Amino acid sequence: MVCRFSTKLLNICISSFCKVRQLEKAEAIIIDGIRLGVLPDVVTYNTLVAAYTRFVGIDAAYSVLHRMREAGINPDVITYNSLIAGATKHCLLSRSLDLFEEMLHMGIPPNVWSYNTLMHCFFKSGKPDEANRVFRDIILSNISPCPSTFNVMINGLCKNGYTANALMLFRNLQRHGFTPKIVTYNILINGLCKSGRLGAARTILKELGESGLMPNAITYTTVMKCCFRSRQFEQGLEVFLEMKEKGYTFDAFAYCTVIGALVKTGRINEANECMDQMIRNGIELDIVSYNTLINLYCKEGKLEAACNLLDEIEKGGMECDKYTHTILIDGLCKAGNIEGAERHLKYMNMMGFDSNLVAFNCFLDGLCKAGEVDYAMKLFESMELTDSFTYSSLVHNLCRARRFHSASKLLLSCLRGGMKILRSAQRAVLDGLRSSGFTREARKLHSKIRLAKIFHY
DNA sequence: ATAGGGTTAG
Repeated sequence: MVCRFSTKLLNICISSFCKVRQLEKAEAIIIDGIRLGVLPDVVTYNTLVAAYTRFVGIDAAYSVLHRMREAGINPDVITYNSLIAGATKHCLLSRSLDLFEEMLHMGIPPNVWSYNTLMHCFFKSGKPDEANRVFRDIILSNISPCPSTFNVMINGLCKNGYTANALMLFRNLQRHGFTPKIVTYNILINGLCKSGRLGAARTILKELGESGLMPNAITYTTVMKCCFRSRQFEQGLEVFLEMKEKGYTFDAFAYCTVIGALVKTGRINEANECMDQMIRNGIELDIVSYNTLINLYCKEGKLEAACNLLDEIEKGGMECDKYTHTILIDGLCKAGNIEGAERHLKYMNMMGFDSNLVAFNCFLDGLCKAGEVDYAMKLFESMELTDSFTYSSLVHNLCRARRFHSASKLLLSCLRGGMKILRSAQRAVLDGLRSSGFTREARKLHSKIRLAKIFHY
């Protein structure tokens, strides 16, 4: 009895240390406990697995699982759900599936949480059909769905382009005996907004107002972002003011949204003021905040400050992400430092950020602008992944170099790949061909573009 | 133990 109570205390201690990322201290307490005869139990290890998953990585968490087994404690459904969640967070679908399989193999029956997480993983990996199958299994089997099941589903449908289905499911929630929560509204408003259905987003926002639920900081940030997306800047800034009054600017999310919008519209001074405000208010800067700051430096032409900040971040032990590198590569290109951009592109690849399409697109455009169109075309041919940005940029730049036939060929291969291309890029090719006397080619190209449109839209 | 908001290019 005494021992059980002690283990409970031990677990409370460990949970507290894990919450503030002090994993070494948590481990030390376990050792102290064992010395005093207080043995860790399944809860102890589950707490550790969750913490390692969140702060270190899935492999570190998996090694806790081994230690757990060695200590003679059997993992349970919570252990596996944590691990599956960790794999999902890093978009490791096959890892999630393996863990699910392993759980079944161990004779541990999965619960709704396991299925919710698996569904989320399928959605995140761009496999909505598989996610739908899991959802159908939940509904048709004897596992009862929980409110999160519907939230995961509505979110996944939105993110995979099925906003109409998401809206339908939302409308049917009551029939399943569930009332939407603030999370549900946030998911839906965000999804509708990102897919350009602003009218529908506004309707849901109005319904949220009538529901009696309190909008939270996430709701506000979402709505603010919607304003910026639809170019209603002043309205967006008003939302930001309201957030500050309500005390909803306690983290970096709202600040980064506003600074990003200000930078994009060239309001650099205001962006700087906002950044200062965030720092003055003692908000802890995470990697996204640093990315926003590096972007601000780049747009101001302070490339040296941007590079130095990146070094500092890495020295400080925080991990830069693909955004950090891409922002800097674009900044270097725009400042005319192609060599520097290429060096950083190589560095980025060395750091394991390969196939970063946006970074390559920035570099391609930079090369062209620096007059290295041939080098850009060579690089383009070696790229395994391209998108409408790649083609629009190259076509534009080929036209600038008055290489209209190459531009025309590239434009057609883009359309053949079923990709969209900027209308202005199409115009540039057609106008270029006409003005240099190739009226027949221009007419032929025009009719091909029209046909492609009929089949793709 | 799972789900919702922020940063990049033409």
